[in-house]
Amino acid sequence: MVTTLKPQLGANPERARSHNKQLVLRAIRHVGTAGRAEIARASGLSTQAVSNIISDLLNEGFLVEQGFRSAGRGLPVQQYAIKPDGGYAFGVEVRPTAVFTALVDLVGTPLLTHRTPLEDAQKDTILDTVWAQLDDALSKSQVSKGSLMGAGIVMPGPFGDTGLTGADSELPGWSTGDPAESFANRLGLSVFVENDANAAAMAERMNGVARGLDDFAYLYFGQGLGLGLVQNGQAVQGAFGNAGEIGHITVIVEGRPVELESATSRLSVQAYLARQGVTVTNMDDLTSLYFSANRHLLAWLDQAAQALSSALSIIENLFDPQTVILGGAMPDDLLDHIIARTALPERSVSNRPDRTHPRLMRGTSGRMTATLGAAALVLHQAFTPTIAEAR
Amino acid sequence: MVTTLKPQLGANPERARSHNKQLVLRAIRHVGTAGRAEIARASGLSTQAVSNIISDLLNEGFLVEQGFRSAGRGLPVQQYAIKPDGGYAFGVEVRPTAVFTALVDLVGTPLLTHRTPLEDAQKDTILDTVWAQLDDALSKSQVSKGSLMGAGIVMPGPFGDTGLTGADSELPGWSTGDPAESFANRLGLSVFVENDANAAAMAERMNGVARGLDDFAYLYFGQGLGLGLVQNGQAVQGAFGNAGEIGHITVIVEGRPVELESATSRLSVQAYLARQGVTVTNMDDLTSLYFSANRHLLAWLDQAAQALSSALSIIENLFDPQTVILGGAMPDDLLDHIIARTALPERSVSNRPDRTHPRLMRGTSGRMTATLGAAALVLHQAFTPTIAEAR
DNA sequence: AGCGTTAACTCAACTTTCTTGAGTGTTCAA
DNA sequence: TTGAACACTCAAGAAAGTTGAGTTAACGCT
Repeated sequence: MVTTLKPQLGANPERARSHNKQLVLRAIRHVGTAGRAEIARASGLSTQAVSNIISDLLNEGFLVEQGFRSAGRGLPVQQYAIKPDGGYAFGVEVRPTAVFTALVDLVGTPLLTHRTPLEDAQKDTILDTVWAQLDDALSKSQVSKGSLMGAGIVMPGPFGDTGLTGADSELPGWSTGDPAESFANRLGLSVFVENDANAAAMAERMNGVARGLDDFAYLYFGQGLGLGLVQNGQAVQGAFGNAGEIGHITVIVEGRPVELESATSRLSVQAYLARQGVTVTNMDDLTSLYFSANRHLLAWLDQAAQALSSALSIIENLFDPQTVILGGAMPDDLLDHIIARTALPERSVSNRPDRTHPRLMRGTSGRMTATLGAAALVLHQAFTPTIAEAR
Repeated sequence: MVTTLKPQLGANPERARSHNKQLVLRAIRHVGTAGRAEIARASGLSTQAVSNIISDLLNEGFLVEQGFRSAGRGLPVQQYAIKPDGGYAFGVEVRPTAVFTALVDLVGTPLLTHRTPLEDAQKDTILDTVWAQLDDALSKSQVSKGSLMGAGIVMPGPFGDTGLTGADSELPGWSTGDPAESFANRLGLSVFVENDANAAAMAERMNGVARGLDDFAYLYFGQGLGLGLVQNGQAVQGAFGNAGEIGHITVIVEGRPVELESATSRLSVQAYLARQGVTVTNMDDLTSLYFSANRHLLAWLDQAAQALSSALSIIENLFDPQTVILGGAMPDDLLDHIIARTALPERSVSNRPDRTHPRLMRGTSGRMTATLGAAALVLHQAFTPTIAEAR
């Protein structure tokens, strides 16, 4: 049995500089705007080193000066902030019937988003579509390809041939070869591939309710139900990239064991309502039903909350997160309703009196959540020090 | 809401060297014995840099030369290996009724182990006992305190005031203040605190069946049942150090939901057998019962295997590990029996045809597993590069 | 209003560590 | 026998960080 040692970077001056640059960017990003001495204290570097690095970053266009701020005694502090147009990231979400794309700037603001229906879900069709959308987005937004820092791709898992293969969310033609490599070659960009839940989680950490959190979980309502896990600031991918397949575990609803995904997911609510003779085709339908207090929908929400309570117990006790976020392709109002109705398990390590965050909170919702999350993967990478990088 | 940025080290020449030293040690440890060019390739450093670092490490007594080996063309390669007496680690496991201690050398070989009964479980009693045992171990083994690299402490969780507080495994007096700090001050050593399952997992990774694995899970049979998670080579602790409390989740046994820990743990088997009028006080009793094919024990094993199958489904789907290891304070034969009887869930991301490791395997068992694991925490730290350290 | 204290920042010299390229010695294979 | 392959060392050079002295600006006490 051969195990290979994960290549880990030895430090040399050049890599140290790159590492420190990202450390500085990360420190500035965390507080929005900062002065040099402040950054030096946060990073354990000398002010001189930080000065040199900042001068580099200014030249490279990643930072802007934000004027002086006098805080107490001493010289007024020149403030620096991330320059929004210092770089861009392309986010892609691949679905069997459509491709969603988004172009976001360095601080995470989307410049444009797009949905492209797919004729078929063949690998080449998808690659061509994404390429065309990238081209289109760049020309429409007047962004040069050189300032694109990479592309994040969200694809339905699980990856490879597993016991869950055969699920309906699958795409043909991707089981062989590394999807990241295919996209990287086709697009000529660095590519990061993740599942929808992890991407949404990273987006939430970059710009949403999980800002500054290093350990949290994200329950993503997609076609099924996915779990995004952030441990120590990094998305947990598992050994083969399939971590977070929470939809297939068994939970107890009304005393009976059911598959979690069959109780809480977009397919689940559609199927449930269909059995009651109610047809919904999109999220707006759901919202209308909700505001008309449709009793079938309310019943579904109740059983979903029950299932979620079981899932919450498992997530909390296994990962001890700072919080669990609920989000994804489900209307805000429904998410809020579910959150209000979900019983917070008493027998949980998360049931502590000194909490600073709610145990369950709502994240970004809507159809583009995962797509913007895909772009966030690129930004996250740009702000993460590289020496001894986690992965 | 204030979130503090985790202090992360900026790279400077000194830290770079320390980082690279640990990288070199880690590379050598991984293959047992290695030459300089080989290490250079593995680390991305120049051979010159590796030469310099190795010369340092030789002087500091961490490495020994292992003679030349000619492998194909070129100069015969001077081989280097970790010097066992280059450093030592002290492992401590704290239980309400006893303290277990072990002194191990740099390659993980235990020099001596000891069990000290506790008069009471007061904090000071424990600190004094550990201190006395450390002193005793050092003098008996003729190891100088200077070559002690630190102490690993295993304590029963959960830490802090949580929804699981009130469980019987608890120690009084530790809820206030950082246990690691208390031990560090009392012992005058670097201290690493972990739960039993994570410690056992790290031991397995250093010297056991998980050698070279970076993503795996460890189910630890202790008083209760704990889950150790290794993600990307690091133990997952969760936001508040309480990750892995798997014992309190609900699983299905014979169609009925039960708390996992009540179906599989040392307390569980004792209670089960007691209900049948069979008394067991230690692991040898269990082994005898097993070899006399006691039908009550066999029945318990069967329901434990059922519970474990549910747990396995959850662990695999949430975490996608390379393997799941079963170990702890339970006899080998019983663990093997359980493993043989545990149904491997079909609907699992781990159910893949291209596996290199079994889905479920037995790890180190016995009463000292966690104690040696505690010592392994120190060794792990010594072989882990420090810049941008995960935690 | 004056002046010492505090703090941020720059400049220049110095230090550490890594890399590069030339050179040496050993082994294998044509 | 000779040349290619490989491991390693030596010496020079480059990159990046640190240190300490000096400058500037604001605060706050007298």
